[in-house]
Amino acid sequence: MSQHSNSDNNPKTSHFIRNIVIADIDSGKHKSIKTRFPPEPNGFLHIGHAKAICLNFGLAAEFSGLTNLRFDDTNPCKEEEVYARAIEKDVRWLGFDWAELCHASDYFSDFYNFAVELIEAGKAYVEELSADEMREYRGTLTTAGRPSPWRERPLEESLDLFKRMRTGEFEDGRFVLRAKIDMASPNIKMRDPTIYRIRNITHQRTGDEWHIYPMYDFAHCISDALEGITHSLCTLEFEDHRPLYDWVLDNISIQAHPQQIEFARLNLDYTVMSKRRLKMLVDEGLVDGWDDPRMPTLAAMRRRGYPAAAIRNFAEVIGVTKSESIIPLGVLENEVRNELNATAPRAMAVLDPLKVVLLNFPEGETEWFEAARHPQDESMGTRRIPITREIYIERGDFMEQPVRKYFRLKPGGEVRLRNAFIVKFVDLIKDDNGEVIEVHCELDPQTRSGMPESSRRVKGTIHWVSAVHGVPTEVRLYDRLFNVENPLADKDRDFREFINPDCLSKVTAMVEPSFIEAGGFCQFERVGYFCHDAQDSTKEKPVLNRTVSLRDSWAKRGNK
RNA sequence: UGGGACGUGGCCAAGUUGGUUAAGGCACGGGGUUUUGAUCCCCGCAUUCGCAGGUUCGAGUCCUGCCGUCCCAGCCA
Repeated sequence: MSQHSNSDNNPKTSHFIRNIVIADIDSGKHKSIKTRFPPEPNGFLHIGHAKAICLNFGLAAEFSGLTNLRFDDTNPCKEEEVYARAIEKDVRWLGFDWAELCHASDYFSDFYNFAVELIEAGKAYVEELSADEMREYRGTLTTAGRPSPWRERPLEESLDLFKRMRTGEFEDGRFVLRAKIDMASPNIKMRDPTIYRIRNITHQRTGDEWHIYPMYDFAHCISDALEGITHSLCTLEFEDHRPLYDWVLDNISIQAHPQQIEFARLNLDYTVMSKRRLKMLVDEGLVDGWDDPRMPTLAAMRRRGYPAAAIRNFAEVIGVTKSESIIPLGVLENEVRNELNATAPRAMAVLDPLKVVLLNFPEGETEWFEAARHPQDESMGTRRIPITREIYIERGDFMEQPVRKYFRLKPGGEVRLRNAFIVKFVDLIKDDNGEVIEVHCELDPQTRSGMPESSRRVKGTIHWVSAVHGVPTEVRLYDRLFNVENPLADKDRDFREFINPDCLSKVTAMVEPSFIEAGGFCQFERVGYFCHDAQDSTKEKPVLNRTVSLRDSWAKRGNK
């Protein structure tokens, strides 16, 4: 009955890749499909990768196909095993399981053999030009390139050189292996692209076995073919690479030929979405690591309390197209609220405490109330909440000079204390600065929860915490990482200049004891969704993260 | 000035082989329920599909031209 997740119930709207898959199955081109998610292990996965993960794994699952997780580890200069482990964890957390865990490095000998094939067929040659010279020979966007003087090198010579490159005879950069395609092609990617380079460096998995490493365009298509991938999904910037993807597979002795299909990558406003830039934030200490809850990484979102189901739903709701767009962060937050509203048990906490004394409540006594954990889901049960003569309410829930339509506590007014009873304002105490430091109220005993008068209508209901039972707790409040929609829009300014100085603030909140004991996550009623910080929270010193605030149509009206 | 793509309401985005009343979500506005100003529930929200022509009984869907945006000159992926 209590399905604590509306996850993945969303009707799937069609998109062009799904349509291609359907057509391929209908036509008999494929009886089943196979996709792959191919990250380079050089950083943490972010929400943009989540779109690709959900697409690849989701689509395959939808058609009873398979998906491989493949580490694209062809550049040992940038890659590390710690990233690979983090990536595996993130994919699993998102709720997906791969058919095989692969590495491009598993295919190093295959790549090598196919490269030899190309050389023997006169379709690849060892280049001796320097990188600068190659650039010069390549031509420009509008002018054709010129053939390298080494382009017609006898193939025996290329073969010999290539073999010696492999064994480490030459220093980095001395030679490179190039595919012989068309130096005049209007597509620059086809102007004899480099397919192998020398790297005398230890590879994280193959050690010192190799001194040459294949380039993406050579390795990726072959990896796909070797694994029997049917649909190779990638982002738009690879559209120009597709002819090369197809060229390689057409010119080596391999039968399989996966179809590369490109879609638009995800962009979110008020953040950056490139591993390179996120790594800068981490390396420069601008955030506290890849899993800092302000980051758009999956590790950060997990830590912050975003449910995986919310991210999956988000990926579904934004669609898959070829048009580039920027999705408002609010769309993601909406999915998070959606999920959490259904799954989060309720509790109370006061983030900015103001003391209230209940004058007619006996001193030194504690009264306990039974409260539902979820207003719409009785199966979540109840909890016990203590109240005492002194309690805390939110400073914002009292106004000495209330604005129009202010339903909360005010002089002469009445308000309901959620799950308890109705109280009436009596008077207040100010400090020397005129700041209200204490409010005195009188409770109406007939309005206790469960009593006949309890359903008496009052305009406002506010949350509260017993001053003696409340647990002082560090709560971390997060705001958008950048204070401009697109931190990269201004070409003259560095994106780090736009970091929001208020993206993190810490307060000491008074928290209902039952939640501190329970751990996990919850909704603090009228405030937002919170979770214990997996990194820093301890029994002795709990630390909470605000996952996302509740919608607040009152604040939005600007009345406060 | 080369090549590759994209352009449907404020933001995403569906739109079968051209037939029409232009899905849905988010946002927004209005109303109802409510011991969370939350949730939930109604209702409203493009005579129009970047622009201009053309073909057609009929075009967002076909043709032509134009405009705008993005990507490509790593021995990165």
